[in-house]
Amino acid sequence: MSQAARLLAIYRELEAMHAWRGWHWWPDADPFEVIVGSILVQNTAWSNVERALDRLRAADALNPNAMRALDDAKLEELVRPSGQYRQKTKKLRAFLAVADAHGSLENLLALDPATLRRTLLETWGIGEETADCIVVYAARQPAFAIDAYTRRIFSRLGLGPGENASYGAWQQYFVGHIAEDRDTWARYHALIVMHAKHICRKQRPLCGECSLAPGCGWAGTAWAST
DNA sequence: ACCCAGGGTCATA
DNA sequence: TATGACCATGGG
Repeated sequence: MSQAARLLAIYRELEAMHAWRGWHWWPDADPFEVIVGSILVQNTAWSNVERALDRLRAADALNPNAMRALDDAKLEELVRPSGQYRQKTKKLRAFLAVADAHGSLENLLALDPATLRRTLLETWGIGEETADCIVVYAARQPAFAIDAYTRRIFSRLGLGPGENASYGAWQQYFVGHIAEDRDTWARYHALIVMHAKHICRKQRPLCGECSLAPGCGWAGTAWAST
């Protein structure tokens, strides 16, 4: 099977297995909430991010104007459960400043994807993964986000350019084998994360529930190494 | 009492 | 280019 066919088969399998598990992602979420979430989740468990988002929502601070109006101490307090709260407060401020510089969040997100990505990368606190997440989930433009789970899972399957290859190399691997389509790219990354959160954590060298390990109820041809 | 989480920045060589 | 320290809370 070609690389492209294999990647597509894995996608189909993930899609099937998570159809009944339920979709836990942001496809219809508010863009600003997606952006805040993608900054807060940096090297952090999503459960902690949810606490921070709940507190921001309760304080009516999940929109650019309200968040900008908060002083640092208040914003830090709301964001604290997500960890690294001083850093993340600074990152949120940096993002708000960029949105401001473009007139509004809507204007910023309306930039063409390449310009948006470049602009985001120039923003303090936003790196490649966060930028791609914002492009695909907030601006809803094509971008394939690569995260630690993607590297781990596909490396274990014997696919991809190697676990510690560069971000760009991993991104090229997927982009080169999967036709450009915003929804497909968006869903693929989301499915990888949803799958990995359940079964492919660092401390579990073998996946406990898929065909990488014995006794998997989710076995399918796409996961087989041959 | 560890280890880890849907990264990113900065200093150093 | 590539490694390492640092950020920091909450769950396993």
